[in-house]
Amino acid sequence: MEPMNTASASAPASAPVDEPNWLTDEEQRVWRSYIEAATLLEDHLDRQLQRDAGMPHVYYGLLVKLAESPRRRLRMTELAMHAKITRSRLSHAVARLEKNGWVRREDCPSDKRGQFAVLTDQGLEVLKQSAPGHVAAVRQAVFDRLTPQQQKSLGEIMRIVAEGLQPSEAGADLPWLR
Amino acid sequence: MEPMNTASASAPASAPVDEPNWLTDEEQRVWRSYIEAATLLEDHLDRQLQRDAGMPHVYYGLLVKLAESPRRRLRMTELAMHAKITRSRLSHAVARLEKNGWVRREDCPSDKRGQFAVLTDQGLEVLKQSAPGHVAAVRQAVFDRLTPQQQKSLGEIMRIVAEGLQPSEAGADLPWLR
DNA sequence: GGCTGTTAGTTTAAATTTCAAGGAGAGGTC
DNA sequence: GACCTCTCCTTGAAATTTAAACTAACAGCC
Repeated sequence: MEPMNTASASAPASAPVDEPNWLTDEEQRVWRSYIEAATLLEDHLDRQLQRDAGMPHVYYGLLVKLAESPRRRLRMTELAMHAKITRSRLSHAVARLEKNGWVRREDCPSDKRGQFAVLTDQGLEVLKQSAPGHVAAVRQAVFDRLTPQQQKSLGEIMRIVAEGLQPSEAGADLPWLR
Repeated sequence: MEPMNTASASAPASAPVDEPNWLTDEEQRVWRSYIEAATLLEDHLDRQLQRDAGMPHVYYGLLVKLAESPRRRLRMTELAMHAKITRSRLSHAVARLEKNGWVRREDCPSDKRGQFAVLTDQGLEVLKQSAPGHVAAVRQAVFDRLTPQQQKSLGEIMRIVAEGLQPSEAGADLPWLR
């Protein structure tokens, strides 16, 4: 979100010393569209998955990451990095998934501090059953509405934004190291 | 997120009757970029605003909406619709903002069930002070990294997605009516 | 007026996320 | 070994969000 539209200082070249770089009207429209779409989309997917799979979107994403990994397992920190969430959040999430029987924890032999999160057979089963519905929801909400060119653009744009926010970036914060 | 990449059925024309329409590899890449960027971005902005303004991004957005409205006020339901959140969530949020003194509630004269959320002078002040920093964060994370053409594309794409998820859509759910 | 169904908004409890702190092992250095 | 620092992960409490009642008021109808 941006500041209110009032007192919109537009010409960047004429701005005094410390006048903030307000978004232009067009930039504001873009930004608001983004916020609205992102909010509605996350809400939509959360609800779809909560209904059909009994878990929020983020948790589903964790199961997917595990399913794709070598022995259906990943170190906690790795999983957190892949999913772009803090380790604290992951700890809680895995605790819940463990209680559901979708995930199991295993000690790391080489590093006694380490823990593996392992996708159980039951977890894989839940994933198999809920995946088609989820994919359909994503298609219906996003891909079905965009031209191939727009899909490509979206990919490029979001890749750029994501890269800019990676913890490796200078000055960026490191969510999973806190 | 999508299902695991294994057993990727690609050709849509050759699929049997009920084979789910899995995302292609390219679609998956696009989708994952989107999820990563959206996650990192929301996290980044939340943290920035929590630090500099003492509230999460959504709450900041509420203040902005109010500041732009005629008498710095909006009916609860209207505000919820603008912000794309449920009325329940808004109730909680306004309660907190009220406790901070940023927002005040007022009865609606014409409808005794109704409530206005009103931005206080103090709330406006907080907004003024935190807006420049927030805009800078948005610029640095998004606009500074995209070409004008990409910015335009992003706007179009997100507008389409948002429209598809509006409650007016057939079959869409109506968050603020629950 | 009384009845019925809907709307506006709140409230409670449960689930999830954040925040700050802490425990324990790893990896040095001396 | 003692010590220091960093890493891995967890924990508990506070904040926020969700889900499901719930109250009060409107609105139409008889």
